[in-house]
Amino acid sequence: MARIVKAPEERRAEIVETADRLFREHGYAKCSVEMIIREIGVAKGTFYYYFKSKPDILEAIVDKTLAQIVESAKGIADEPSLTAMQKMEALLGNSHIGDDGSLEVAEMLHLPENRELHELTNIQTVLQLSPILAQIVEQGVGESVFEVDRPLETIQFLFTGAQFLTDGSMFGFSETELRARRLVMQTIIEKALGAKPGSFDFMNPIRTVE
Amino acid sequence: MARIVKAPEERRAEIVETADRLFREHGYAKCSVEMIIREIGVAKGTFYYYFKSKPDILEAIVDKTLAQIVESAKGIADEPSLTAMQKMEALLGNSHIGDDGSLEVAEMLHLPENRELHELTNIQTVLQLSPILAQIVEQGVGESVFEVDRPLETIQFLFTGAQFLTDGSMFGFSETELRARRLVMQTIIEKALGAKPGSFDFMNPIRTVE
Amino acid sequence: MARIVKAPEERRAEIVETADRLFREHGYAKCSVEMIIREIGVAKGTFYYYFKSKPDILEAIVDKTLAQIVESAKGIADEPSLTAMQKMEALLGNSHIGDDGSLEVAEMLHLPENRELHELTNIQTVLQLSPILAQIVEQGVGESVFEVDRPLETIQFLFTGAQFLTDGSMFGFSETELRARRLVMQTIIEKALGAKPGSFDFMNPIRTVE
Amino acid sequence: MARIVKAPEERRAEIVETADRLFREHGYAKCSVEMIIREIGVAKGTFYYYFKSKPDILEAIVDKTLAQIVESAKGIADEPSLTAMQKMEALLGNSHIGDDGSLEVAEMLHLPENRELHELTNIQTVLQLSPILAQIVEQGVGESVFEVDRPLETIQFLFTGAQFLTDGSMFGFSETELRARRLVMQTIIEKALGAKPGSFDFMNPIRTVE
DNA sequence: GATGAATGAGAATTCATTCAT
DNA sequence: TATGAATGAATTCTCATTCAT
Repeated sequence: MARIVKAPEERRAEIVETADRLFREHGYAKCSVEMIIREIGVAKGTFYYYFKSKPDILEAIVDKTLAQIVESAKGIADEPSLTAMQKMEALLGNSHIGDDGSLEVAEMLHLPENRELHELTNIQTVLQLSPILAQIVEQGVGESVFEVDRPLETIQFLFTGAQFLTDGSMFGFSETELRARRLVMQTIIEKALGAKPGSFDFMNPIRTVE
Repeated sequence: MARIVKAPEERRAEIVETADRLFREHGYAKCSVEMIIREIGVAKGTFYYYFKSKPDILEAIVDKTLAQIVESAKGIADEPSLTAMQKMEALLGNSHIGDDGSLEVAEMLHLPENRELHELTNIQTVLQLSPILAQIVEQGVGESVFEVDRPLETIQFLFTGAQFLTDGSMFGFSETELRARRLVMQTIIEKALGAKPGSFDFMNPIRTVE
Repeated sequence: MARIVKAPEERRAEIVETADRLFREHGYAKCSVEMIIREIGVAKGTFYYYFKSKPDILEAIVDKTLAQIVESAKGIADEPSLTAMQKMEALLGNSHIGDDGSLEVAEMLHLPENRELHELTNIQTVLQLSPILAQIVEQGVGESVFEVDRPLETIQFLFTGAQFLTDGSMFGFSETELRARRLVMQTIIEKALGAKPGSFDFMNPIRTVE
Repeated sequence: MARIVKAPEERRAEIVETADRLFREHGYAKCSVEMIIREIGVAKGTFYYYFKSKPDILEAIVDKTLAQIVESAKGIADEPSLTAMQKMEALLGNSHIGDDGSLEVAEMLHLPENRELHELTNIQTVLQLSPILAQIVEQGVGESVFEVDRPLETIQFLFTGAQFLTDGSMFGFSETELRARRLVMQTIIEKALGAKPGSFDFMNPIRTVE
């Protein structure tokens, strides 16, 4: 077959992205290395030139995804000019203001169809993201917009609970049902953080136009 | 080998139970049909006489487990002499009063090491159990001990969030950490349901004696 | 493909024998499991039903071969009515009297084309057979036909040296050359054991007819 | 990577030596081309620029090794001022007089952990070295220190037998056992060559000091 | 001369499933 | 009902070799 040489980082990224997509579509276990390389149009050896095993690329995907999310979250959390509520909105809102293609935290809630990747990413996300959010919550407590005893564990519970949106989406719930779930989530978050009702309205924007 | 004939239901149940246990121990994917039949001491053909495929027995296990849980939950929910709080305690407490070996709802939160089964059961549990609990919540609203707008979705969120205990346990958190998480969970539940602080104390019993 | 069921021992023996032959013909490394099963006409799974890995069957072959040889050698060594020289002749002669298809010790010198099997078998043969022969040598010392200080190590050296016939045969030496080598071997054996010249003539029978 | 240009012979020699060492350490089959080039810090293409295949370099190694040994052996054998016994001692003793890093014949008996190389070298050594030694034996016959009929085949047998030291060392025999084997070897050599007992004492030097 | 990304034919192994007995 | 030998497609991974740069 025609041999197409690419810059190593490019090729590597190409494989990671393709694997990422296929793992999300079909699941890690059901997606063979064969599928990945056929999709890209490279030889099997090429895959193993860049990754020493199948689990290895899973790790690479998780790392990549997490790095993006954590970085973007840290950027916001460390912004000195923003209030806690503004930071929350920036992180959890569906705003996509100045969308540059980077992953939003909120998108983690709409994720995948598969187990290994799903869980690995979710658990790691919870573990790595919760301290950042907890720090914002503490700021909010200082600003008297939140009232919580244990910010970290509270955030962790809420994060995990948020998965019920994702898990629910596996069953093909209707848009109406999903909207109801999103509203409830907002309410519980507000209550759990001791925030004023409606302060997290940005999570459920009123879409006047479709 | 000696051919041991058993009543079909007995044999079937034996296979389901063994598979259930092994799936929980090693995970569905890593547990081969071979392992199951060797454990029981039965031939491959026997397995396929009772179940037409491996996914087939997974379903059987989920069905069986859920049926037990749902039945026990329904029994409590339909008890006319109990208050909503009493029902909550009966379902979520670690009481084990009159322990007859049957699965408690609370145990669902301390579940397994594996994915397919874990998730399948959890999702189904959430879906099938949440209406029952929602009904109790509504009773509680009538009794003025709860105050919630959308009992069903709220329950579903809380159920999913409860998994952060399970997921956390996969990381070998310490007993102290787990206790902190349990306390936070209680607080959020109370806030989400609009219950009086401390009303779900039964979830975190004070263990005076070791 | 047509499914032909056989008695397990029969099938197992069939696989061992075929593998044995192919390993000797092409060498262990160059002989794939695929080759073996194609030769027999069974499925790959069948191979792995009987042997858990490729090294596993190598061991089975060595074991089988050695067991046969050691057994036949022990039978002769323990025969109380024979002199040491008669035992030597029985073991090392090319007599094939009453040939029953079983492996003769002498045949070990005409063995294989491959490494792993060759070496494994040879080393094991030397280790397991040398004590038996050493015991005969001691008997011979008692009967004043031999005179050696260290029967065991002497036997081991001679055994290893005998491989030069085998190794030589890898280069396709002529019959004349091989005969010369056999004669020299006889001489050295006699000298090493302190035996009378010509007492090991049975190793180089005069073939009047072809 | 930095491209380091070297004189062709130097580069070639570097590859041969590295491969030689790695083959001896890990075995020919288990040692990939990758390992070799990584060790040197050179690209794959470079390897294939100098050697057209993996078997090709094996041959190069054997050739190089043999050339060294044969040359050093010839040098001794052709020395007109030495007696046959002196030549034997020079070749087989552990003397290392004037050690210049070159391979001694005696070291061939203590050789490697691997098969392909081991056997190839040994067989070739036997074939190429035996005529040289045989010539010395003949000189010794003339000097009345040896008495043999067929020097060449005798030498070949003894060479092969000597491998039992090497093979034995694969089993981790103790120093005591190895010493016993070395003594026996000496005895057999003396007997086979018709030499006076003790004339090959140089093979088993008495080590008074540690 | 040198690089190293890319190739692809195999290799060993697994395991859900079938079927003759 | 039960057995267990037999199946074979699929999977992961290796590595000698090639070739565009």
